[in-house]
Amino acid sequence: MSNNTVYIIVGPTAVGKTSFAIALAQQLKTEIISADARQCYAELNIGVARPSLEELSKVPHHFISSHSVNDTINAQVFENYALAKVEELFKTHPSVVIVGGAGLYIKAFCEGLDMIPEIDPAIREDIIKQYDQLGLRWLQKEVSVKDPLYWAKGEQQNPQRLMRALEVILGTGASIVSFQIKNKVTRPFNIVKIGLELPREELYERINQRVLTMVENGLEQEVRDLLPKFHLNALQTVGYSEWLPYFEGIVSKEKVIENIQQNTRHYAKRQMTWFKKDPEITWHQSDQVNAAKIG
RNA sequence: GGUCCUGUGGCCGAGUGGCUAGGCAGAGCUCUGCAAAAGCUCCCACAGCGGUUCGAAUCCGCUCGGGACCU
Repeated sequence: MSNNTVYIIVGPTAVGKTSFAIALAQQLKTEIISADARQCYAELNIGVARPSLEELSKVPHHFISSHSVNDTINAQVFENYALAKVEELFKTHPSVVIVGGAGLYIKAFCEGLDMIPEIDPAIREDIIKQYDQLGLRWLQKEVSVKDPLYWAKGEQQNPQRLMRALEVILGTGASIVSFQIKNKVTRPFNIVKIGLELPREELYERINQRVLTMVENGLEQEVRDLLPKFHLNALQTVGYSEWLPYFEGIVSKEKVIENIQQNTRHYAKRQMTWFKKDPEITWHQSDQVNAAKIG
């Protein structure tokens, strides 16, 4: 075990992670790796609340605007990226800051993922196509017949999990369950997890306000420009998908704004549920933390 | 003052005598490759009082609150 340390800052969206991370990185004279599943896409700007250019100029950031919406990004990709980057930074810095709200990405980084062979993308595409046409019933039937092991344990109503199970059994011939050993790896560096929180009402207020600001800053135009990319997973994002019915004349712009605020609140709530159960996190009130005391 | 309509949970909204409507909001939760994703659970209301009835959100009466029209 080295003396190197990764400080991981987590918390719900809009809680104030960015500014705290920058203060901490400056304090530690190091760089920041973002653990955000959307800010890594260069094409997504206003809607993903990326740090401002001014903020980015204060501390070098990684996994920010580093990929294209055409790229396949997932927890595995992040794990590899972040591990490599951390090792690289450790050569010249004793500590690194990771900040983000993607719980699964952070978990993958800290504990690793079980080795599951890569699945031919054609298999996934085919499954998605069939699911779109034939629906959940079909998917449930496929999984129950082809992977009874997963079917017995898995979430039978969750199409995403079912599709994942199906692609693994079709791609490898073995049940996804047989790969899930849930072995936690131990990283060769220290990990310190810091959680930022705010009273629920205050957080929701900040979210509502931030969405309004995004719209003022031209979110609508950004989304219009990305319309040709809407079939990509990267665009399946709060702040983007809500505009479609407005462009089709079905709902008002006010309704779009409300929906974005609503979905962002839901998202924040899910993040809190996720992070709350991690006993390694030390929690701080976002408006009271002091980077100097942490570092 | 009179006539008629109306009153369902935080909001919308179905239900005209017996069975949990439903949706939204809110809360709780799940989580190993789409995670800003996907899914699960909870929230048992019928304005009030009295009556009819084996049984009323549902029928009747009164009171209260909305609304429309008439004078």
